[in-house]
Amino acid sequence: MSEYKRYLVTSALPYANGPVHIGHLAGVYVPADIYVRYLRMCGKEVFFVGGSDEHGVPITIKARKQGCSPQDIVDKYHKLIKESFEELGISFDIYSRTSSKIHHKTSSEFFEKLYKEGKFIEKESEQYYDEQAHQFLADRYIVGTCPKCGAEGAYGDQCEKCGCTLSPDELINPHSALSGNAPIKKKTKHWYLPLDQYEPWLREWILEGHKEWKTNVYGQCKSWLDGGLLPRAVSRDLDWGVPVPVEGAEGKVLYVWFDAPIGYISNTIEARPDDWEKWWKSEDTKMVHFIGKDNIVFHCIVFPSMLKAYGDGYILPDNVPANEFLNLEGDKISTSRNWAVWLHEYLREMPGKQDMLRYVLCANAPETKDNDFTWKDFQSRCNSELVAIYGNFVNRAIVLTHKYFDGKVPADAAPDAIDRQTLEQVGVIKARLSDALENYKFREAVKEAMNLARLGNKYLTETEPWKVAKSDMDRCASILRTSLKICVDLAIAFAPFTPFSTEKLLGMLNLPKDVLKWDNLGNHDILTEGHQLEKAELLFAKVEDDVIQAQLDKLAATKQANLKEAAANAIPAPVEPQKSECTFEDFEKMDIRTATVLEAERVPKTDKLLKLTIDTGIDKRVIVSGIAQYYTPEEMVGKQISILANLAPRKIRGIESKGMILMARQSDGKMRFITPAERLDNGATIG
RNA sequence: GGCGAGAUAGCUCAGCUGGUUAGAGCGCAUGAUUCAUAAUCAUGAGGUCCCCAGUUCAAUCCUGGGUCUCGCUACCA
Repeated sequence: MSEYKRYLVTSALPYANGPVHIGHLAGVYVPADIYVRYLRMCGKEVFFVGGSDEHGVPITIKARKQGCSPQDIVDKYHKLIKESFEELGISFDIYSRTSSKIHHKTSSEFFEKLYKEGKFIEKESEQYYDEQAHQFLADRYIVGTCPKCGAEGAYGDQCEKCGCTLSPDELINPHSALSGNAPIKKKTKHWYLPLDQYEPWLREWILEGHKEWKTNVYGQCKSWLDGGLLPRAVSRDLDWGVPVPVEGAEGKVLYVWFDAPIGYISNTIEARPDDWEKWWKSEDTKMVHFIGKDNIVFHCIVFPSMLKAYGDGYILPDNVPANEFLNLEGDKISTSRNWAVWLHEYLREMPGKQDMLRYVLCANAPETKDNDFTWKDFQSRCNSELVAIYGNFVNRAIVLTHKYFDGKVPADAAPDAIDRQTLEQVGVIKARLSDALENYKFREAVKEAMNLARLGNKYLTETEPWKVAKSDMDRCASILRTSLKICVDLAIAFAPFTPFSTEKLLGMLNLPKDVLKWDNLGNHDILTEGHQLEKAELLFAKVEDDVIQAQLDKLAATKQANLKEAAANAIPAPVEPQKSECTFEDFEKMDIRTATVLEAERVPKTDKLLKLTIDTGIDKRVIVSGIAQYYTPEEMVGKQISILANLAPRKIRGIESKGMILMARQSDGKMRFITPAERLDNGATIG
């Protein structure tokens, strides 16, 4: 790590439409903070960037729902997030926001330079448009009934009730979230970053140059690159965000995934207006992105391509140690289901326990696979590790020193081999600890720190100073001196993980903060003879059962509430409202007939499509239908069904589909085809 | 459907470029100890390394197939 002069560490910008929860912390902020605290203790020049991501469609929707402006929403959550990070001791050098003036200027200029240099391609496409609101509609702005679970208010990209991904065309009764009208399709122009042009370079840079990246990160990148990259839109039709700085682009803003990573740059500029460039444009700066696994493609493919396109000396990340996800009590953490431990609530309900959360989230961080957070495990780790091993050892050493030496650091009056051997172990642990931290193995690192406390407990048990004190005060002095040395080591070793406790411990040891240098870990000359210790107090308070029970009850209540809500939504089984009137002529246009399925097969590489060969009475033809989730090919063969015969043909997945199978769809998503009550000739007209 | 990651002790997780007895912490059992927040220390019990087939002298690890979980992504007139 010596080749780099300074470290630029970024942590994913939390989205300012809600508070931060333990999943965010375990995946991103706790590891990032441990890393930077360690680097700073090593005397490295470090800049740790954070900030809120405040643009994008979901924020505008939330604002609309609550009847306030998007700015109100982001102001609220930015403040909440920023303050709770601070209280947890996440030591950002800056925590700013993408609605800042500086960010608008920076990202706008970034876009403009790429635009002027012809790095984008312009494309027209058809998007949904609300004629009344005079606005294009993002997928999120199209609302309807989920075809799968029947929930009202599903978005055009996703149903939040059942979590399935959707497209606007799938929604039952789609309507604009703005006016409530059915949207129409309209042409619009957007700018695309041609990622395909960067593919060979990305391939070389990641697949050849960064084989050391975590397997999940490397694998995900390889998957994208092997699949072939496509140009990616970097603008959107929206009125909230950074306006596209191009003439004729009124009503268009930068796509949130284009502007958010530039936020790392903007925030650096905000904090270091004079020397920000040395952080972003020097080869001797090491940049590390801490993110969750859902962000890999943006930080490994898109953002590097943007920086590469911009040129001008911008450096690329040296590593992107993305974590997997944290579950809560066996279930996926979910904002919409309120299934989470929210940081601001934790801080309020468990005051003074910041380090416990930091410790547990680090010790059980989802570094290689999704992990589970349970309150019982939280309690167990706090009580049997932090309290019983670390806290207890410190307490033993300091209490004994007060008891036998009035709290003054005794002389090393009668040293023994075991003292030396024990202290030598500190060096071994330190080496392993440093190595783990430098390789982003924080879970292993915190375990090594705890081993230091185990070492201390074992030493005390073996040397038994409380017995020795009865016969040999000199020897007792040496034992306690050695124990106190280990206490100093513990304060240093745990500083990146549990900074609040380290501060408390330093207070007990009556030492200034500047001993917190990594070099001092294993430097056993810090405590001098006669140095007066402060009174011992408990480093960690035990986590009692009732506190844990309260949290479990809270989650149980959430689960109950969710069930109730689901039941409430399910019972009314809303029926589609009647469509607007149509004329007999309209109806006459439709050629609806009976037909029989001759052959049926799955369309390869799709989930929902069946390719059906049918006998319409008129001819034999192929219809592709999205019913594979409701019928198997075997079930379809031989069945008589109803079809719309004169629907304009359309190619689906390369197969020409001539007509449509008529399906009855219930509001809970259940679908069945329509069969005449008794078998008729094929081609019988329906009407 | 495609791709990526994962499945190892009662629980939470490490590990293995293939090589006698597969690891840690917690929990459990037994013993020691009483300076300490009933904390600590020692010892021990606990495993079909998801399933099936193959390669190999040898497979938890490699190959193929399957099951389950998570993520990315496609399609669905």
